[in-house]
Amino acid sequence: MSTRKRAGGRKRGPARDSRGAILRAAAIEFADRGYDAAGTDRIAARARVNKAMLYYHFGSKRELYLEVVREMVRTVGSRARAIADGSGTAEDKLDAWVAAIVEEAAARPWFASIMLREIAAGAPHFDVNTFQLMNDVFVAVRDIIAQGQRDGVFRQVDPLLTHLTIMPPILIFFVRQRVIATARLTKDLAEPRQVEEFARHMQASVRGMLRKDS
Amino acid sequence: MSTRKRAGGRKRGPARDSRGAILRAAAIEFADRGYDAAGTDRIAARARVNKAMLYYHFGSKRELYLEVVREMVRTVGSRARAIADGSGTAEDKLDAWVAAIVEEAAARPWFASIMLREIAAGAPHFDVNTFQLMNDVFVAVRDIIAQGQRDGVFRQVDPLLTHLTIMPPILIFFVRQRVIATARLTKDLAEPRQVEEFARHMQASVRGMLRKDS
DNA sequence: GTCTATATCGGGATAGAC
DNA sequence: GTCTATCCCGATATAGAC
Repeated sequence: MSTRKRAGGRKRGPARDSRGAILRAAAIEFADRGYDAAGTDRIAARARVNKAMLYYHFGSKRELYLEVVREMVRTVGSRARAIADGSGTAEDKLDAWVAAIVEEAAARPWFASIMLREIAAGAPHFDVNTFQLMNDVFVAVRDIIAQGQRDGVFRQVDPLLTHLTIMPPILIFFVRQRVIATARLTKDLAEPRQVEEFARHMQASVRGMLRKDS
Repeated sequence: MSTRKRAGGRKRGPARDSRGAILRAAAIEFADRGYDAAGTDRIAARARVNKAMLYYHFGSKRELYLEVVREMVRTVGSRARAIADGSGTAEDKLDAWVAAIVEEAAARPWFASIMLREIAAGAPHFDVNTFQLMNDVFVAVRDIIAQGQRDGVFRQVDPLLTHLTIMPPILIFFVRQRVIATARLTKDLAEPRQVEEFARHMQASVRGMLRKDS
């Protein structure tokens, strides 16, 4: 009886969510130090759990890492899909997409850091499943761009290059607050107002990128 | 007599450029594995030099790393400055700037990887000197944008956010070939023709971003 | 499921000969 | 300037008791 907890239905659900605590602690540690430098010791300590628990639940550092990453990418992919399948003009959908990704990144301080570190490294820790989830995100964005081109409001841009022009600045923006801390600068770009301003900047930039000249 | 070699004038110039060999090997290793995972052992081996030589010349892993980074940032900063100070319209200067940074990144396979990894990590290994060099790059770009705004051809964008919208896609583009290798996809985006196509894409995107509506 | 203790290994840095 | 040999710490992972 004492082992029932979550309807989600992992094997049988841990007694009092040590698994979730480990996942949350891991997200922070991986974001702070990167995969290699992240310590299972520190993750366990932060989760107020013993290190052996980590291996009991996840089997390896890498599996734990992938669990953290998949949750992020799945969430972002769902939102992208929903926006692409919704109603409205392609321009409005891209606005919504930019707002959504900014929102998700702002809600998870580890998001941008982990994704950017992984991509910069050549994604050596991802598995096929994770690549598939990332591709789902791209496909949704591609669908929106295709709609805009069908409707004659977007230029004939390459969808992949365009995707690769929208995402990186957003990730970098959120990672920059840490750079600012390191460089001991004063301005903190991640203040809520600054985040909003950035979102508007990106929306306007994307519109400008895709709008036809004539 | 035998110790004279380079007019550049390091302390007294190494006998037969072990220093340069270490720098080149280090750039590759740091790009491949990241700062933490990079091995002084492997750097020394690749440079066909003993590991102790590395410490003799640079004193520490970090100093070696900074030497590699500074060379890159200095070069890019010089080009940005030259373009900003040159003649021509602001739009042409931004085209030239995009072309220049793409060119430098293409010429140094380690460039994008090292910069992106460092920024994603919050630039924990940089020193004030390096931050200054990075700021020089931004200031040059800001000058170009200011010119365009004075001339009434650019929107009233935030120069910093704009800089942070131009650079990241370029860095990500060059890092992506490694992701592609990991994911075992077929297309290699870094083929020379693809690089040219990307440069044109970025130039068009930046023009669109900054052009006034009316 | 949760803990302590430990096996094991890689890698940064240095000593010291030549 | 260049080498060999080594110190030493931190980190993944596991054994095994409760």
